[in-house]
Amino acid sequence: MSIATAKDTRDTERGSRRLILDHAARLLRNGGYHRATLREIAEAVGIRKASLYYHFASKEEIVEEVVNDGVRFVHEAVVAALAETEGAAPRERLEAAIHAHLAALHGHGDYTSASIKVFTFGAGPVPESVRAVRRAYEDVWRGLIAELQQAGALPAERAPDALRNFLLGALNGSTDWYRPERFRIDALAREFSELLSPAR
Amino acid sequence: MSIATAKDTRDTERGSRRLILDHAARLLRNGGYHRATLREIAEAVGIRKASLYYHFASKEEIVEEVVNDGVRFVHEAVVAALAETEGAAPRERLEAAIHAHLAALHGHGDYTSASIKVFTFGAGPVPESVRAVRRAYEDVWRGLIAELQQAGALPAERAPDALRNFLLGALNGSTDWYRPERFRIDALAREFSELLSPAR
DNA sequence: ATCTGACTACCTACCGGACGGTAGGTGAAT
DNA sequence: ATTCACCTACCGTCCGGTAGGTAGTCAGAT
Repeated sequence: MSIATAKDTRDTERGSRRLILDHAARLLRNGGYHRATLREIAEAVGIRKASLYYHFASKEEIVEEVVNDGVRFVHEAVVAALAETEGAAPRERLEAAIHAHLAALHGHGDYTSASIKVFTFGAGPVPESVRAVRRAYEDVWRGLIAELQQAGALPAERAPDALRNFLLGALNGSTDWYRPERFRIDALAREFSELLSPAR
Repeated sequence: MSIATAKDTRDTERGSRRLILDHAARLLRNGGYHRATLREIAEAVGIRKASLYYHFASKEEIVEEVVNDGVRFVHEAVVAALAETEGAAPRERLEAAIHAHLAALHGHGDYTSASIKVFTFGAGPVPESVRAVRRAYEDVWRGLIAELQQAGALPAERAPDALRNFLLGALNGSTDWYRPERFRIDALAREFSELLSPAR
């Protein structure tokens, strides 16, 4: 551990960054871009508002990082689920992907749900990085849907774009009604996947 | 013209209210509760901000009316579509209801899409009237889904609550991706209804 | 062993502007 | 004379962001 001291410094730095992002994610999830204020975030972290500017250049930079983190987390979870079920029955892969998406959405702090709530930024357009990260994740589903249609697990005569928008909209909409005490994620994943791709 | 003048006055009054609500709906749709400001609304209407308080008691009152109008409009559209297809094949009724929902969502000014965007109010809880209007509309779908499951047009083994949340989430999510030049509502309604209830 | 200077991770104090809302006035119509 | 449908002017509060200071850490020079 020769680099220990350097690492400690950077860990501390990252610790503060992470703490700020954690609270920002929670506030963004609960109120969206315009309701989440730097004052609230700073107060939750336990520092003064101006100190946020030591770690970030602007509010938008904080939001951007939260949103991208959230999407990337779901992305990686779904990719991992698909890798684990490689070669399995198509319906199983669909269920695994839906399960991974829902689990990431409702299990990863508030990042992922914040990233859904905050699809509109304050001033000007959505940053390019956010659009890119989103698109990359959508591509995973584009690929999966094509695969499932080819395998006959999803009806080939359905328009893939409509299918993807429909499914992702339904899954992301769960942030509005999902309550852990009322639903179980594995049960929901099974419900949804069998609805789209019934066992015959 | 004794009645006519009185009518004119009331028409004018309603005209102003309606104009305010129209612009409020547009701004709420585009930015949600916290981004839509009374100054912007007033400026769009062409009056001073303080004059809004002649017609409404508070910002929340304006938002409440927009949101309820929006939900009620979809509600009535779907109920009408179901009345028109009474006795028809279950799959046809499902498609008619989905079509009515989508058409109302993307065709009725900005009220309905605003009501989806604004599910969180500024301070305190969502007004009771809003919750009631929402619940009433959900009940329409509760009834339709029960009917379709009984008729075998939707799989009876799917949990009705999950089914309803899934479908309404998918339909409402269309506000994020629907563009009139890229999709046709009747095509989407057919896609979605056949996806859930395929012709065999 | 001690001083120095850079760097880190905050702080206090303040800025101009926008927010929702209020007070009180005004001209036209009834 | 009263009511309607607006107006101007203003309130206190909060917004994101900036300026500039400071205690603590630590490497390297003296």
